[in-house]
Amino acid sequence: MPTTIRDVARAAGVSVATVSRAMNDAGNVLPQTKQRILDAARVLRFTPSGAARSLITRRTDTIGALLPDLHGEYFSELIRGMDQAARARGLHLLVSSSHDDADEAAAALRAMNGRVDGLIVLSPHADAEFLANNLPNGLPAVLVNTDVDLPGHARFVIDNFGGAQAMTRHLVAAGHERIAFIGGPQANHEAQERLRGYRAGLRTGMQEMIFEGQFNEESGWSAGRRILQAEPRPNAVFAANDIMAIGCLAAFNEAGVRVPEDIAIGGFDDIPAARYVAPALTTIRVPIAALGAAALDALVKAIEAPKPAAWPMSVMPVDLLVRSSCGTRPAQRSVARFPSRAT
Amino acid sequence: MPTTIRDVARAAGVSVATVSRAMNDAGNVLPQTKQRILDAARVLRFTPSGAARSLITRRTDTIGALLPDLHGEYFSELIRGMDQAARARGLHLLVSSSHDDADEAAAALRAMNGRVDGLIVLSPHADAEFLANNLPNGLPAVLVNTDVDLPGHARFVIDNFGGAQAMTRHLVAAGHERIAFIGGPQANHEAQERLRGYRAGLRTGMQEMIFEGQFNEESGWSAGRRILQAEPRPNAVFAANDIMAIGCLAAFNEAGVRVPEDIAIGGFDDIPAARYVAPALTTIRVPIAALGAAALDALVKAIEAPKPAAWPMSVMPVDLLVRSSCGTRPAQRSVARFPSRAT
DNA sequence: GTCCAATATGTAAACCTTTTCATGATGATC
DNA sequence: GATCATCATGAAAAGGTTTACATATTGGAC
Repeated sequence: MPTTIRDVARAAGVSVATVSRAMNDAGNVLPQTKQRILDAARVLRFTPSGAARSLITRRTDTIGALLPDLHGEYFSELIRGMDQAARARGLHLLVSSSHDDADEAAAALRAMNGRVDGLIVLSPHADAEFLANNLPNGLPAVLVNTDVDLPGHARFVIDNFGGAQAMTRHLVAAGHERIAFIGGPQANHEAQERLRGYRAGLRTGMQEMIFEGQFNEESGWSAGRRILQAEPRPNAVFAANDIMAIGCLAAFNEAGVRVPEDIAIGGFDDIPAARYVAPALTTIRVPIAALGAAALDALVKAIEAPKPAAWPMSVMPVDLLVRSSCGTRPAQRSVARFPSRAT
Repeated sequence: MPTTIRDVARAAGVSVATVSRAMNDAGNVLPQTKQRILDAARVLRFTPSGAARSLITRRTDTIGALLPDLHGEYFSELIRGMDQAARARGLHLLVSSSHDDADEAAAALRAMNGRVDGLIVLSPHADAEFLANNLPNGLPAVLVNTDVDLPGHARFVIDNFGGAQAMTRHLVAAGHERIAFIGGPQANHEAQERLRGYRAGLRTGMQEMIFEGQFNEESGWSAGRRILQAEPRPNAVFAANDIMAIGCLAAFNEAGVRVPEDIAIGGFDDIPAARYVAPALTTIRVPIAALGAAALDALVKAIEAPKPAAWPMSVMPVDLLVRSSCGTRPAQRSVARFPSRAT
């Protein structure tokens, strides 16, 4: 029994059309009439039903985001970026996260239809076939961090390959001979790209040493233990993301192995915690928030201009961020300096 | 021009009513008819419009969350908790964040009407009058971390007072004579409660030493600088949240002041980074995700059973988490041990 | 005084779905 | 073979808003 536009119309002694015009500053409404309507609306605590409104206007002013089950910091940064861009345009954000399962992701995707003006899809399960089948018909969408190339949809990816290659080369240049790699989940596209970058960054003749990981702290820790037992022991570790690097660092600390003196470590992502660990983590900075914002901006463009000529793929560049954990800078046993500069 | 139920009906040679029944497994539909309909729906990539559907069913299966401009980690934890609880019930989450401004928050609140089944409001600007004026009529809502007591709405708060008191007492018990407090924004209710707890935790006769802060890293850092210049210098600092404690720690590190040997530090919130700084931060663990989940659960109850007898206020208990930064444990210059136990 | 333009307001259709009620068909029961 | 219950399907209303179109009013211009 929420208040409807009818109630307001009755209270103000006008038709619903006039109420609608008064509330939306549209058309011609006599000032005194308008005032009467606005007063009535306030007294009755009337707020128009979003459902009814978007049914007729075909606009929801809402952007949907389909997210996988993300590790905390990455997730929050991405949302922050999208939220910021959305807010600048007066849009809302409908998030649907934690979809590790394809069926569930499909259901979420379908549930979005008619509730959002466009979709940002960031799901490792979203292969081309899945999207072709489940993307609601005619709903603009932008794909993030995926290798599927779906005609009609813009795409944003991180330069995972380039970043991983840069990190590996940096470790090589620092003189490390045996560089281990802690990988991510097999099926994950980003993990694959980072692995490819690692391989490309090794000098010819160098042996690749790959340890399995799951992009979480615990798997980084256990990979760290296995690395310490490896024979010959690696003298540098490149973890495919920061949180695994941090887990690995913990394993080394517990074992009394010094970083970077005994073994160097590099990560990927530049999550906030990377600055805080001791030694501070050398990593690849990924503009996650910027990625979210850029995806949202592109989506808004797609919504406004249904069919531009090209549907480009944008590669977001990444930066190598050298801190103390890789041994090419004086070790610095403290949290990062403040104000925090780019290092 | 998205596909509608009419298109499917035409393609399958039935009425829209039958299509609706077939799609929702409701009523009686001949198996072969149903199959024909489902096939047609798949071919046409039909997904029902959420707007139209919720207009008639009066359900959106969506929970709205009005959030202030939160510091990253707190924000992400809260969303995570709400999302988890929402997902368990097949609900979506419409987040509207970054509302530092009352007008903006009001607009967001109104925009939610008809798009959500209920509202979780977590806004420092939401005083009683504001809510009474802007909460859409008849929309269930749950208030989080606020002191306003709005009849008809359940409320969840963190035990800010108790936690701050416990931390202060811990520092007192550790033998620190001069305990400084870095506060949060004046208008923030949580900041006020933590200040109150600090005062209550001091031993009678102890002088309170209050430094201003803004709940962000930079203000913690500058408060740290001011603390070092204070005469006499405090021998312990209690920052009203972790991120300020971390900023303060950085200031001390830069100045060559050792923690905890020269000065002890305690924080509040237990954000992930608290484990990673060196020395690891003694803090108050706040069940943020649990808070979000509990609020959502209560909201769902309120939606299902419109008018129960009581609208309780639930106080979420907090825990003192002693790590190395306060000097009552052997300093441990490493990241936290793994697997991460409660310490 | 008539006619017209401009302005304010009302009527009703449209958006897309679910759901109630009605209708028609089928098969069982006596 | 008539009567009924059961079942599948269709027609139409309802939900709350916006908007195209129609109507009523006003004030000028002639």
